[in-house]
Amino acid sequence: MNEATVDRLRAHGIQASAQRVAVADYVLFTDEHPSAEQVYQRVRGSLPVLSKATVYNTLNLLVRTGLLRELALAEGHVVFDPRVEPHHHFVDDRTGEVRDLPWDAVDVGRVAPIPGYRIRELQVVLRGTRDAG
Amino acid sequence: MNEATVDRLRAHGIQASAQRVAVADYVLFTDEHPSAEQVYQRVRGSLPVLSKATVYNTLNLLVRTGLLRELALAEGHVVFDPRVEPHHHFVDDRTGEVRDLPWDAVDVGRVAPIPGYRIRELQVVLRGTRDAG
DNA sequence: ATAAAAGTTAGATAGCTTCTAATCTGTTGA
DNA sequence: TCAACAGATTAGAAGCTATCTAACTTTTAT
Repeated sequence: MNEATVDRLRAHGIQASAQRVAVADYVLFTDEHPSAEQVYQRVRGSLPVLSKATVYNTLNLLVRTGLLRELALAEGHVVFDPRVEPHHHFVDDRTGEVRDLPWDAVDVGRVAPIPGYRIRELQVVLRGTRDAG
Repeated sequence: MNEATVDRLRAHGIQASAQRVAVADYVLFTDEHPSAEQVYQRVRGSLPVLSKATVYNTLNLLVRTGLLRELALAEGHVVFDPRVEPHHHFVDDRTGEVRDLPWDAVDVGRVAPIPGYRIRELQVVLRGTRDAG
């Protein structure tokens, strides 16, 4: 039971149950971009008393409170990313694996305004494959 | 039965059955970014003899032959886009609605190479909401 | 015309996410 | 401390989306 995680949850008005702390301890510190299923498998290793419903509830709770981001980049499954500050993503065409790219990895210049809409965020999505070498 | 669509399918080695032409007539010309379910509902209006399996088969076939693109931008459902040339997308946070943005709507400058990976494509994803006005 | 290949169908199946109702846990105030 | 209430968790059911299957129909080629 990580005290820092407990404090962080409490600071966001989240009651720090054992299950929530276990989920948060993993998903807020990983760089694996896990799916809900992956979170369930991983966390169950350290806390066997855990249901899938709780995993989904907790993930959605963390997303609602802004501690976690939900990404729909690869077809077919949603993954989670604890880096909520602006950054870009690279998606492996073959494996679907997602990698974070720092904000300054891409120079984005002028963005044309879209009449009638307000832009909240921008990200660049790169797709490709692992090199031969 | 649109003759141009028939020719286009044949030119890509696709046998032009009534069902496939009906699906293609809609999905290759729409700017609605429909989901598979939406395609099914729409096309069934003009061709009632149509099963969902055929819709999925045909959509996947069109994607495989490069006539259509599959987009995973909003959580929860995949949509299709007949514009296969490079362009960007705007996603409405509230409705999930997707809009195409022309390639030159955003100036993308330098892109840092990713060691060990080859970049195949790049797109900018903008998110926001409809304006008050 | 006929046989082989390809396409379509309804229904079954599989995977992911949410919902439900019951149970359990934590918190609060006397 | 302890009762009572709110909140959290659970297993299983249910809802969706997408794919698979096996039978049937259509098309193509001979």
